[in-house]
Amino acid sequence: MEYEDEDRLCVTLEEFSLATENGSGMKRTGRKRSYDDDTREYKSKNLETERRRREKLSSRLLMLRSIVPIITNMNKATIVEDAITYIEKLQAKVQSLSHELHQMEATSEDTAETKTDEIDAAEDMRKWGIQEEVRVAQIDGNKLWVKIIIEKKRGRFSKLMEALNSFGIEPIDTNLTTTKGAFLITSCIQGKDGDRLAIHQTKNLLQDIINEI
Amino acid sequence: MEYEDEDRLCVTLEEFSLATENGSGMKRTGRKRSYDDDTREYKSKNLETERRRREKLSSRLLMLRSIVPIITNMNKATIVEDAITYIEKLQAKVQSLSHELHQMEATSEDTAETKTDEIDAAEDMRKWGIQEEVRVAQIDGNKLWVKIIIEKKRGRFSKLMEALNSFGIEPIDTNLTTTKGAFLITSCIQGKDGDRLAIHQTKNLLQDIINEI
DNA sequence: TTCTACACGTGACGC
DNA sequence: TGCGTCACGTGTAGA
Repeated sequence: MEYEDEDRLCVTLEEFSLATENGSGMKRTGRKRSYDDDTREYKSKNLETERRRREKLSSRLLMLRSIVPIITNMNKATIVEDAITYIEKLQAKVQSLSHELHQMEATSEDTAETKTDEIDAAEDMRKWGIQEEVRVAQIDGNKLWVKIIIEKKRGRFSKLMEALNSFGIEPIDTNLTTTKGAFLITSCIQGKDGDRLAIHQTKNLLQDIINEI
Repeated sequence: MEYEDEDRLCVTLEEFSLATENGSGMKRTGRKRSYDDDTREYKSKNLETERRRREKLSSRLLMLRSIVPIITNMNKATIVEDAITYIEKLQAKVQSLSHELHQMEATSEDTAETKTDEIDAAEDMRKWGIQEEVRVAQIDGNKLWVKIIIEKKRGRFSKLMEALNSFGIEPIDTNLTTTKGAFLITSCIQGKDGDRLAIHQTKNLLQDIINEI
């Protein structure tokens, strides 16, 4: 006789535990298949497959619930619902942040007009024979004098100041003059806490900054 | 193992139809079926409820799939899986953007030393009798002369320049002097494309900017 | 055919 | 008690 042990096993696993828990006794279905006699208990072939599928889905839902911070209910449907709202919130936040960041970066972006301005600026500089220039000299123990001549671009001065600040360089006295398609910037700078600034390193830093803005 | 074979747990579709057909499909119910005679066929009271529940879950899963951009498969499990990865991606992106933005804003952040510097600056200003001041005057048709005296804070000048640029105000000639805990800024400004700047509005704008930086 | 994914109706369990 | 949710095994449709 074929006692379907594996059949009983796979089916019973939870039922058995449940039965053992509540002591309600084993209850099992007789198979009512087209070929079915009273003693015959057989299962469909996809029983295990279906069980795996269910388990998989449940597991994924559990994972989903685990990464969604706000949970209103433990229901499967509500898990998905919360995930949906959370995704929407995340999307909105990403868009907002991205927009904000873009706005922040675009405070001195190049527009088409700016482009033409730049062309005009470069042309002006060439016409007037103005060369870009970065000079750094020592004033006293912890102050440097800086002279910068660069092509005029919109927002470039702002970016330069920002970069200086980010590198811990504090402008004490600064002068900007715009003329003939060029920025002439002279500044007296010092370190963040009065630290001494090395001349050559500062000059290189300035040139790096200028090349990037 | 004691399993009652006579107990019928699974009364499925075909049994149902069978029962409706001939009425003899039901064999007998030993224990679970409290109310079940041979001729009656309906039993599941929660049939419609369960159907709604399933429909709800399926619908939510469909919605979830609709808002997740990358879909590898149409399976329910894969839908949830893709949603999970998408959420993780979104979370990472939010964190990255937030960090980047914070970094960008923190280029001129207040540290403890800065705080004391600010205190010293305010104290200095009070000691020397320097008042904050914003003055705007007309130079010619499209240029304004601006004089600003504000408390010295790290990065404040940079922020001011940035704000001006973001509002389409172009500094032509600018002078910054740091003394006695204060920034003295004088600047000749004009509109982005040579547009005329209204005096009062510009002054209000400047004061708003200063209050925020 | 077999394989895969799904919807179905049902009993069990918790509140 | 009833209502809501779940896992179960099965039939079935598409590839």
